[in-house]
Amino acid sequence: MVTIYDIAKRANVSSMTVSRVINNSGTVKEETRKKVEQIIKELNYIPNSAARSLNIKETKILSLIITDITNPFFTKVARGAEDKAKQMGYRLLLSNSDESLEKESEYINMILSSGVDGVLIAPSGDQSKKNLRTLIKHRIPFVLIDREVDGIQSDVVMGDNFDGTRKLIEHIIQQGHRKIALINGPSNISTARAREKAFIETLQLSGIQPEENLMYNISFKQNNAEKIVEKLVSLKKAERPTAIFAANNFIAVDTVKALRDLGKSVPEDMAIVCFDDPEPIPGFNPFLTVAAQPDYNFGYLGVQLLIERIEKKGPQGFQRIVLPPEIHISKSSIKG
Amino acid sequence: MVTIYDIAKRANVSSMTVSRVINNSGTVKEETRKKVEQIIKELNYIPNSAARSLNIKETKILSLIITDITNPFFTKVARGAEDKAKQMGYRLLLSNSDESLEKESEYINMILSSGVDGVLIAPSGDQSKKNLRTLIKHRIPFVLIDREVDGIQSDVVMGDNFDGTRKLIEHIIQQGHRKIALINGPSNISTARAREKAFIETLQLSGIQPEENLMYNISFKQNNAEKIVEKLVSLKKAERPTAIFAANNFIAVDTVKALRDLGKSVPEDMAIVCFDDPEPIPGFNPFLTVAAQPDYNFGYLGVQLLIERIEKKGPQGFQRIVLPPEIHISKSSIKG
DNA sequence: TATGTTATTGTTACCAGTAACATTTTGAAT
DNA sequence: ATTCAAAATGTTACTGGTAACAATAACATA
Repeated sequence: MVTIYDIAKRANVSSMTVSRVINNSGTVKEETRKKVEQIIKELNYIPNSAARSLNIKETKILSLIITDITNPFFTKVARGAEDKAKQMGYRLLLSNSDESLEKESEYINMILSSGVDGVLIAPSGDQSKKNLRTLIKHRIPFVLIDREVDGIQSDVVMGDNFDGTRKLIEHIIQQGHRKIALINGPSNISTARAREKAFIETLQLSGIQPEENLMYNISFKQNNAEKIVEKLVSLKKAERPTAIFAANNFIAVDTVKALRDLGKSVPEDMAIVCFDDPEPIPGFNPFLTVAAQPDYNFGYLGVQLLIERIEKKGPQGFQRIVLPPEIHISKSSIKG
Repeated sequence: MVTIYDIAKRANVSSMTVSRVINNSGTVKEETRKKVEQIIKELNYIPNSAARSLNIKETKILSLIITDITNPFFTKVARGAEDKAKQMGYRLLLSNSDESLEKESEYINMILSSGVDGVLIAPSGDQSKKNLRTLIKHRIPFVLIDREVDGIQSDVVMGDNFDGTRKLIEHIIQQGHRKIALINGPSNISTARAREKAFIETLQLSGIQPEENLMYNISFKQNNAEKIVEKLVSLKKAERPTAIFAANNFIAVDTVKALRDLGKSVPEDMAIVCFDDPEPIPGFNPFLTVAAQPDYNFGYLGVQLLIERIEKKGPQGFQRIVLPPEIHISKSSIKG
């Protein structure tokens, strides 16, 4: 391996001069700089980042912890994060927590020992407080995306869950629905709580009494909303919902699949609206009425805040960026 | 920052003993091990990976270079890669080349200086040879996924492009189509070449003469197949194709969008089949007839080969894993 | 008790850079 | 020619670990 010393020897200078050339620091005579650069090229010298990191205590690596890179929502978050990171000269380590605190904890441990400069994380839930505390203890800057955590002060980039939900529910009500079910994520996740709150309040504002037996919590993951859908469908006509608000894209997809398996069609037998678009490519074969979030910007702005914090630029206090969703109305909620 | 020396001092041992405890190497008396472990916990000691890497010359970090994490195909490749990497104690750095040689080169440079142990790459095309040569020169192991590169010897995990194409085209012919167009990716990408070859040969086997003016090359990226679709649609009835084979998911989506914009419906006016599913969630709202590849396994097996090579386990020679696609027949190619 | 072997622990040098300070060179001003 | 500040370069010590070898301890055997 070619080192700074090999370069130094050939150029008849000290290693420090080479270091100065590489880092564009200190003062170096134009002539020596040329010579050193020339030799660096000749020998195909590549600086050793481990040695550099050991000295200056920075790796230019960020960690991105999301629940699943397979979810189109997080896919775009990741893309936004990566684009910004690259632009700023950072690299991104990818982690999938699968909504699991245990996996998240494992990644946090890996993060501690791999010495990243900062962490962009969509926490698995309020229990993540423990993991975030660990980051704080080890002085690793982090930015939350999509989800807040009770009792944790930090920068956040998130969506306006209340607004998106309100608009979706208003739309559904406008379509004539009165019995509306909610299949929500776990209530230890801030987005689920906000969506539930908005769901209830919007119904009430329209004079509809929210009903306990039409509100359920399951995982945000791709899994089975089946049982709940079955339960809803098997209710007596008078109690049966005519519309379902699925709290995220995966739940919505599961719900639609389950309804079809039960021989029900969407939106004729049941209207569906949801948060987050399950489609990776907007405008192709649209089906679901969704509150589409500016996912790319979650990642992009998240990394921006993170780097500002790492490099101690930007404001001292924590920033909280709330981005509004866009409502895309489509077949799943419009009859005919 | 707590170091190995802080631990050593408190435990009244040398730093080497601490190092042995941490790495489970050499011999350490049970009693001392206990004591050291205890103190490590007390002081929240985290090994410094930069220092370690500097010594042993490994980072346990792999680089994944794909063209776009937003493409559901690569999304699943990434997920498979990450899962296997985690399982083997490695981390994954994410890079999006956007099918661009320049971006790819930038990433290759970042890779060289960030000292990853290996690279899993879907090359942007045959010109990537230059970048791969750079990796070889610097002795960085790599594995190709999805695409081969002329003149580069390496491990590869790829799909059976010939077989998938043949089945798609046979299906289309069986549906009664005789005039079939191909909107392909760039011919400097191995998958595009293989798909074209299979396209032509399958037609010929069915006694259909492939026509130059029904075969086009564009980018595999999300962009505009519009112009080509317009051209195809505006052909005289006798020369107009009744079906289009789109060489990947993004091209297919663009094609469908363009057709709809032109007031044509799929499959009534034009049947469509393509390689790679554009849907992130199989079975939801299926529309396109596709040759779906085992994308997750591209990543999973790719990382496996890569780690085998890095750790010098497994066979000496290069491995070439070819995975068969699955044909999913759906609305876009079936009338009625 | 002496001796050889194995288990356990320590010492030293080094990995490839950089910070901080020291020294030398340079060129203009006196 | 002398002086001095600024520019250019060098020296040394250190970053936090690990490899290789050295030294000591422990124990059974002769």
